[in-house]
Amino acid sequence: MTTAATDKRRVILDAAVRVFARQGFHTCRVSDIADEAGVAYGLVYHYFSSKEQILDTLFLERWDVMLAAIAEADASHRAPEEKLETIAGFIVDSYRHDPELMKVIIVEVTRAANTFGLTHLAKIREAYSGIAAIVAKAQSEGRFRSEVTPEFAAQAFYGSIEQVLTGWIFDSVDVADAELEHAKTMIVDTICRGLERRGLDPAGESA
Amino acid sequence: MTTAATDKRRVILDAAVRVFARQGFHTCRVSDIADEAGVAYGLVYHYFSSKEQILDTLFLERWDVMLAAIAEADASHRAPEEKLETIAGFIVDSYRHDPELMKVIIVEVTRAANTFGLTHLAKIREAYSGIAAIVAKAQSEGRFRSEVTPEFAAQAFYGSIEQVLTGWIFDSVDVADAELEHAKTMIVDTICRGLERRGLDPAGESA
DNA sequence: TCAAACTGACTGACCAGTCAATCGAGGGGG
DNA sequence: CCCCCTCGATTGACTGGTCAGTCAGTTTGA
Repeated sequence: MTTAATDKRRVILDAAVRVFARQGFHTCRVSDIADEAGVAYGLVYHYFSSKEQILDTLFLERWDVMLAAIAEADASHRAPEEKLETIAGFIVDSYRHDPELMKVIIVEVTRAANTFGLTHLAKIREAYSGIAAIVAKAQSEGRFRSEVTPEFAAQAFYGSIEQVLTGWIFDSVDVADAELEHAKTMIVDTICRGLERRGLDPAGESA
Repeated sequence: MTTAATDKRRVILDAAVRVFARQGFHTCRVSDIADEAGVAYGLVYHYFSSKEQILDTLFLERWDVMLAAIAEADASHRAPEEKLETIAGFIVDSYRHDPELMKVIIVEVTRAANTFGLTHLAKIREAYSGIAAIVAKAQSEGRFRSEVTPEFAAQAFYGSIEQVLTGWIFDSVDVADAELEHAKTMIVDTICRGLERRGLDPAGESA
């Protein structure tokens, strides 16, 4: 039956997340993944053509969901601050839901300028452009000031979030839910204030 | 003479920067470094005890300079915005001066949450704390608002810069000097606006 | 003459990916 | 109802290649 087969594939992927998170992509052995999955070494190669393709799959699975979230936020007819809040929320919630997967994506793909990152450069940039598009629209509507280029704003926004996540990743302790929520607010608050035109105080929400 | 010896050590370190930047730490061979330096394989082990120790040395050399720059900025009696501008300037200038070294430090150390990054976690955090201290002082003086924790502010600030650098690192093209300067201004401008209390417009400098 | 700088062939360990063999579920024929 | 066949799922020993680090020697310069 296809279900059982699909399950094993999934089991391997989930095991890979744990192993990559724990030991790092370059440092771990394929046999570690097989052991973690409780599966024979060879089976890994039945479902994936290489160690790299496993990381590939994990990254694309998640990143495509994020691109969809960004596109959806952009398409909505809400204030730019709210759009950015949705995106920040999505990323923070991704961390809450599966911190190990986020660790792998950030450490092994997003930030790996050599080897692996290059393969997915286009995908990663798609996310920046999506965010930049939201900023550009806000600028043309006069809500955000124009001294800052949308591309830069997108990088500052995404970079802040990724850095905060990285901080959590480095800490070995779990992060409390309240802290996750607070971080989300602080990120959006700080960056939006930095981007907004002065004399414009849209909602007056101060946490 | 010690000079010649020191020179070869330096030659190896400089070659390592180029090789790590081009191929990545995990992917390159020690023989690549020796070849790039125009030196016999064994000589690398005459000066360094392992491949890792080379990366180690490169990171610490540069990071200690940065920590000094942060401490100096903090100690100066200038406005917090100017302190942060000094730091952002230092980092951007580090990139201008040696993009390959910055690539190596960012990609292989700062962002490598596993293996290597852990070794230097304390050093890396020292930088965040230094920045956080500047923010905390600005808050207690009433210049920055207190809703944002200094630790978060430091991460947002540093994360924005690192992300912009990463963008340059990924682009293969050289970045124009004007763009470097503009980026510096945008980073400091955006983040400081995000952190300042409203109704306070210290210098009115808009680029 | 001595020590430090320097050389590069060699070794031992490691590991990604292969492959021949086994298992087991479904189905068709007797 | 049972047996056997087929084919995908599964197994894990094995191979071929790679490379970090060693070491016994050679050169250099004071």
